[in-house]
This record gives sequence, structure tokens and C-alpha cells, in this order.
Amino acid sequence: MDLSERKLKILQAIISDYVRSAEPVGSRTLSKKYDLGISPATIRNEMADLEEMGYLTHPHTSAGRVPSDKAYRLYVNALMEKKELSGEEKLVIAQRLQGSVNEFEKTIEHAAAVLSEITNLTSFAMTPAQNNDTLKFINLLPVDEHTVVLMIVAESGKISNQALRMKVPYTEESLQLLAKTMTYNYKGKTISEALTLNIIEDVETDITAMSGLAANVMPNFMKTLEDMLNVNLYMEGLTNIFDIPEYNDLGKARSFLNMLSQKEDFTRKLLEREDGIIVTIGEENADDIMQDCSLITATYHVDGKMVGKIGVIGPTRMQYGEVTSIIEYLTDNLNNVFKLEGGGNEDE
Amino acid sequence: MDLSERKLKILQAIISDYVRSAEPVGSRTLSKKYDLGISPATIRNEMADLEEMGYLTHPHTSAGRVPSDKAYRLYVNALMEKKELSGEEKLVIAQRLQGSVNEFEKTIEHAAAVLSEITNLTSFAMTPAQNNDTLKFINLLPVDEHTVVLMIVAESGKISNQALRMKVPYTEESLQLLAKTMTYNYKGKTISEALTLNIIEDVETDITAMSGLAANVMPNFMKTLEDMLNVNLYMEGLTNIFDIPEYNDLGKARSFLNMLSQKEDFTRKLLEREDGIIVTIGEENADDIMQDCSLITATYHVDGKMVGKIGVIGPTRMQYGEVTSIIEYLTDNLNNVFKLEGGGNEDE
DNA sequence: TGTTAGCACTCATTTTAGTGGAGTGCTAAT
DNA sequence: ATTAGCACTCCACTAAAATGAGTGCTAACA
Repeated sequence: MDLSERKLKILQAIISDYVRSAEPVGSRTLSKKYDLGISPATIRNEMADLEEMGYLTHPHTSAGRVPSDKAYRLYVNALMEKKELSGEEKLVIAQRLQGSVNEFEKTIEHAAAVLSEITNLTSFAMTPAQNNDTLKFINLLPVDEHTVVLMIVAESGKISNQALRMKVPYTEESLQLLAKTMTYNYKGKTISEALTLNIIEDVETDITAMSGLAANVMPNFMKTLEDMLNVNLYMEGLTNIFDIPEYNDLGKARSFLNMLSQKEDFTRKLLEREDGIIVTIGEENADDIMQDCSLITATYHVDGKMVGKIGVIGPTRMQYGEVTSIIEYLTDNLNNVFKLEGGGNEDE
Repeated sequence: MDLSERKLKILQAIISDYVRSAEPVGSRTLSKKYDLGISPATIRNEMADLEEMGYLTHPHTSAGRVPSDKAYRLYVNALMEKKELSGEEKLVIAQRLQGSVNEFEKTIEHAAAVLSEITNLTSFAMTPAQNNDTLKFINLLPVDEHTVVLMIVAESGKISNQALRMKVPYTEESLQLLAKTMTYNYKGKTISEALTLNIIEDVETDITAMSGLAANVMPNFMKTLEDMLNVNLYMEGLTNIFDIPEYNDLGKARSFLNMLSQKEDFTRKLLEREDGIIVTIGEENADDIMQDCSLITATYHVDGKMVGKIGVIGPTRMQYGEVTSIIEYLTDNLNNVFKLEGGGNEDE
């Protein structure tokens, strides 16, 4: 059986009504509210066909129809229309991202916040995985007698540092020498590569005099590297799920929130997703707990290079058109902010 | 009317039973489970007295008694007993805090996590407000042609930095000069003091040659200071709320989670609280939404000085004795960790 | 042949009524 | 002062009945 023009129209009407109301939609309602020019009876016949084809389901015999995941998929692929954001929305987005220029993490956090506010869904934003970022140089700065600051600078401009308490006395020269040696060895390596590389023996044989120093510094160096690799995940609008009828049930709400509070797991899931705007609907999500959620993620870029993810999670019954438009607009904005300003300081 | 020995015993029994079961407790149950040596009828008389005195309430005529906030207050002040933690609990706490030595923020986060795990409540931990922390020195490090790293080191050992994109060319000498001037001006000042102090004119008149440089650096310096002042709030075990019968209601659970997701507000509330272990019960909390919550906070110290807060929030029906003991043990441990090691690196 | 009106049927939801039981408060006896 | 006994209250639970939205089918219609 083929999807006639009329069937598509009906399907679209059902989806848009259901997305709004969260109630199964019946033939009578449909014929009254949308002028399809056909009677409820005819609609019923078409709906029966659509159900047979897997686009609709029936909670029970005497209820209206509900779109299936397959219907949403069709909708997203073919039926849905991009929606131009309102001036106000654009303004809000621009302002929120503007206000926090210069503070990378804050900008990402604000992006998540504004996304959640506009969509009324739960949103999240992940800071870039610095996998491809390479090290630029390493510095060791004396602070006082037994404190030294370890500073690691990456090509991307990202900087990490850590105060080290020294167990052995040190001289400024030996510090500089060690820093140089480390820079020499690690420069150009990605963080992950650096993590697998152990130069401590080399250093120690090279310069036996500083073996104590290196033993003191290296473990902390490794830890800091790990830290740099770590992505941060921000979430906003967690309590928005309470507004969603589908989650008007303690058990469901609970497992939803539970899943999201497993940040590591969730981050991993996000990392696995392809780039660009990706929509996964209900059962398309591998995860059990997400069987009746849809996940929309998008990729943003920093300085043209790679990147972080941002998106929303909500019930499959979601305003796909609006939400994807918003996310698209938002990532465009993020890309711009991070391209032009990339850690610069042109304000004030 | 006075609180006789017997009334106290009965009250204690009611509280301990209710804390466990969350069900109103009746006279019969009480006389059966706790051997008070008196009959249900006598207990009923005493309960009537206790109710008149405001220690008990009645959900409805034919239900058992429930302790009032006043009863919990009495319990916390006079009746409750400290509980020695089990060896296992101590071990878990020690391990979790140990594993993250060196990473201040991580340690705080872990402390919150372990607290929530052991108590099965929602926990939170605030990093210290660095109000009293004074600046030690400021450094400007050349990275490349148009990038400079601004590094601020505080007495406490806390370090902040930021990459600056320079709009004007600079020399290494001018950088060092500016850094020295800044250090000279800001050293010994607290962060809040530093924020109110504008040295830009001084610098510019002092050394006209570097005016462009200073104008480039100072705004970012201020921003970074603000950042250092910011406290961070970690929360764990948010979904534990669902295990609590009192919150077996979407509306309540929602407003609870909502309140906690207003992190700024919540942080402010925490900052207002006195130091030491503070318990506020139900209506003692100013906040509307917290009328049926109890909040327990404690203060931990870094290097003997100031201070963060850590604690739990849960229903008024809470195991006050156990929880305060745990928090006390935990803060003792935190104090130790931060005293002995203060950013040190003695692991591995 | 596609469309529509009519009607019996289904089934979740809501309403109503009924019952059980935990617990109290009072009274009278000990 | 304590306790046993008993009537009374009121929530919690269950079963039964009413409601009503919506379907599927059949037969009439254009």
C-alpha cells in the first residue's frame, strides 16, 4: 500500500494534534478541527490503513490514534518544516551568549540554559573533547620554597594548571630544565598520546640529578592531562519533564532523572553520536530507558575545528520542527561566537 | 504541664518509630513494640497531653500520632544520640576522599557524593568562598605573538588563569613590568578588595609606554578575580527524593527539585547559615518550599582557615542522630585532608 | 467505487456505594 | 493513677455502576 497524498495529510494532522495535546486523536476531532474535506468515517478508514502500515497505534480499542515512532521518523524526514525563530527568541539567544564571551565554559552553560528555556525541554551541552588538541608547551613556575605551579598549554589555547607541593628541595634551574625536557618530549602530541607516553625513565637517565624532581612532577602532570581530556556536561531544565504528561508518573520521572544524573554514561552516549544535527526517536535509541524519549543533538565548532555537542531530550511527542530550528540557530551562533572571539578580550 | 520522664520516653519511641516507618504511630503498636510497661490506654492519655503541648499532631481523628517540628527540635537538642559510624562507612569515606587528593574541587564533589550514598538523602557541598583569601602574585606569560596567559596566584594556593588575545603587540619586558606592577599593587589584598581597586590610571601614568597593554589586560584580570570569588555548588543524590514517602507526589517532588536547581538561590541560603553543624527543621526554615524539609549543614576548613559548607537536605522525618554523626565525621576528615595536604602531591 | 451515516460494541475513566480496620476518646472499674 | 471495654470516626480499599469517547462494520448513497 502506498502513502497517498491524503494519508500524509491525515498523518500530519494527527501528529500535530497529538504533539500539542498529548491525547490520542479521534476521527471526529480530526474532521472538525482540520478541514480535510472528508467525513470522520472516511478518516477512520484511512487511519485503519495507516495503522496497518505501522504509522499509528491504538492504546486500546476505543481510544483515538497515536503516532508511532515510525510516523515521527517520517515526519522528521519528510513532513516537518523548519520554523523561523521569532525576533524575541533570536534576541534572547544572542544576549545570553554575548554576556559570557571570554568564558568558554560559561558560554556553553548559558547555551544549554537558553535552549532549555526556549524549548521547555531538558537540555544539555558538552564542552569539546580535546582529543585532537596537541600540547604546545609545559611550564614549571616556582611559587615558594615548597610549592611549584605546573602549567600545561595546548595548541587550542586551553590551559590547565596545578599547584604541586614539592617533597624535595628544588632550584629554579632544575625546574626550567625539567620543563624544557617535558616540552621537548610532549610538544605536538595529542593529550591521549601524551597519556600513553612515559618519559620518566628517559628524563632520569638523561639528567640523574633531577630524578627526585621528575618523580615528584610527573604523576601530577599525568593527572592534569587526564583532567584536560575530560569533557564537562552541563544540564538545564531537568524539572521540565514534570510538565510532560508522559512523565506524570513517579516511576518514569524517576528513571528519567536517574539516567541523566549518570553523567558519565550520558556523556559517553553523546560522544558516540555522529556530527551534525541528529535526531533519534524512541526505539531508535539503544538505551532501554530512552525508549520513549527523543534525543536531538547538534555539533558546534570552536575556531572552525572540532567540537562539542549540544541538544535536548524529551518525549517522542516533541515539536521536532521548532526544536531543530532552534538548535540549528543556536549552534550557528555558538560557532560564530567561538570563531570570532576564541578566548579573546574585545569587550569593555 | 511538664515533660515527665515517661512522656519523654514515649515521645522518643514515637519519633524513632515514625522516622523508620513514615506511618503515624498508634498507642497499641507503641506498647507492643517498645516495652514501656504501660498499657495503650495510658499511652493514649500521655499522647493527648503531648499533643496539647504541641509535640504531636494528628493527621485525622482515627490515625496515630506524628511528631511535630517542635518534637524533632527537642529530639535534636536533647534526646538524640550520636552514633559511631561502622568500620565500613569510615572506610568508604576515607577512600573516596583519598582518591581525589590534589584536586580540590573533585574532593569536594566526592565528599558530597559519599555523603549522599551513606545517608540516602540529597547532599550538597559548597567550595569555600575565598573572601579572605589574599593575592600572592600575578604573572603574565607570553604564549605566542598575540596570546598571553594571565595567571593569578592566591595565598591559599588557589590559582586561576586565562588566555588573553592581545590586540596590540607586546614585548616580554613590558609584560614582566606590568605583572610586577600589578603584583606590587595587589599583593596582600583580598579578592574583594582587589575588585574595588582600580590601578589602571596609576599604571598608565607610571609607565605611559604600556598603556595599551594594561588596558588590554586589566578588564580580564577583573573578570578572572570575579571568577575566583565564585563558589561552586555540587549536588548529589537528587533522585533519592523519590524514595521518600513524603515526596511520593509529583507536585512535591517537583517543587523540591525545582528549588534545588536554583543553585544561586540555594547557595545564598547556605552562605547565610552560621558555621558549625546547624540543623534547621521544617518551619524553622524561612523558605516556603522547605517547610517540610530539614536542612543540616556543617562547615569545613581549608588549611585551618575559611571555609566551605557541606550538608544534606531531606524530609523532617530524618535520622538526625545518624546523619549528624556522619556529617561530623566527614567534615573532620575533610579538614584533615585539606590541612595536611593542601594541594600537595604525596600519592603514588 | 469511493464516501458517508448509522449503530452496536469496546474499554478506560469516573462516580458511587460499601466494607474493613486502625486508632481514638470516653467511661467505668480496678 | 491505670486499665479494660466500647462506641465512634474516618481513611483506604474494593466492587459495581455509570459515562463517554471512539472504533469497526454495514448498508445506503452519489
